[in-house]
Amino acid sequence: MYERKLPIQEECGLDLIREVVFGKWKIHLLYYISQGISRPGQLQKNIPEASRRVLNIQLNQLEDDELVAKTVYNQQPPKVEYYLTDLGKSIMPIINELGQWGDTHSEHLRRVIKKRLILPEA
Amino acid sequence: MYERKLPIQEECGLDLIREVVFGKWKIHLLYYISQGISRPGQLQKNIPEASRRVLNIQLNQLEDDELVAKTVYNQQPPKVEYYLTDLGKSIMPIINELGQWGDTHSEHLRRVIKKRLILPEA
DNA sequence: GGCTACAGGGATAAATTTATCCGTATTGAA
DNA sequence: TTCAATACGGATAAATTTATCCCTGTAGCC
Repeated sequence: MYERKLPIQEECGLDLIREVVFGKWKIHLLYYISQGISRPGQLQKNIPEASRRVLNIQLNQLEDDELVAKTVYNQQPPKVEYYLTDLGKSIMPIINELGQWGDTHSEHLRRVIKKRLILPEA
Repeated sequence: MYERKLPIQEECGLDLIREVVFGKWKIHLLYYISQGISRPGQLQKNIPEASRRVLNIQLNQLEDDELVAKTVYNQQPPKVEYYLTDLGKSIMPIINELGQWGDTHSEHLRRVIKKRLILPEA
């Protein structure tokens, strides 16, 4: 994979959680899996902005970190189903709150995010 | 600053919140500010692993996104105090839960994180 | 003058994460 | 036989984020 050069911070709870859920699509993946969208293809359809490749990478990381696990059916064509581990389930209430907070404040958030795109006038 | 080339996702609440709090030190900054650690120098002492520069950058971003605001005292040597806006305050319960979740599962999390450092045996 | 405390930001390199492109494998259906 | 469906991962480029280094400015103290 990738050989780290900088130390990983793991002092406090905030460091630790950042390590496992701060990826571009990780909270989305956890959310959809918690909603019963379990197969890779379905997850991809639900997150069309993400490439197949990145989703696979982030699913693997979630699996390495034991937030999700999968069942690989031994058949052709392949069939795989992801599900949340107990640890993964335990974090869902918080991720749901994050999503709700974002929805609740979506107007404000879209406004401040748009400002980033405005180039300073010449 | 930096001129973006890729579009910013802002479909759902999870996209939006990611944009404003997924920085290496943002949740830490929000946490300490919520605890009354308001001056830049104090924040730096509380997050010694982070460089002065990055903290400034991330504080500016939090300010741009209106999660924090600051009072600049017109005096020498300079004095600045950050505080949470209403929007910033509204997110603290969730950030506190994230920290608690990380603390609660710290043993597990440290274990899985350490696995990342193990180089495959020759 | 030189040093400290305080806060801030430019410039650039390095690290890390994502994006893109392409190739593998198997079964069944057209 | 060629194509679709299903899932996986290598290799490399590009984008983005962080790390590093260094400089500015002021008031007071020695």
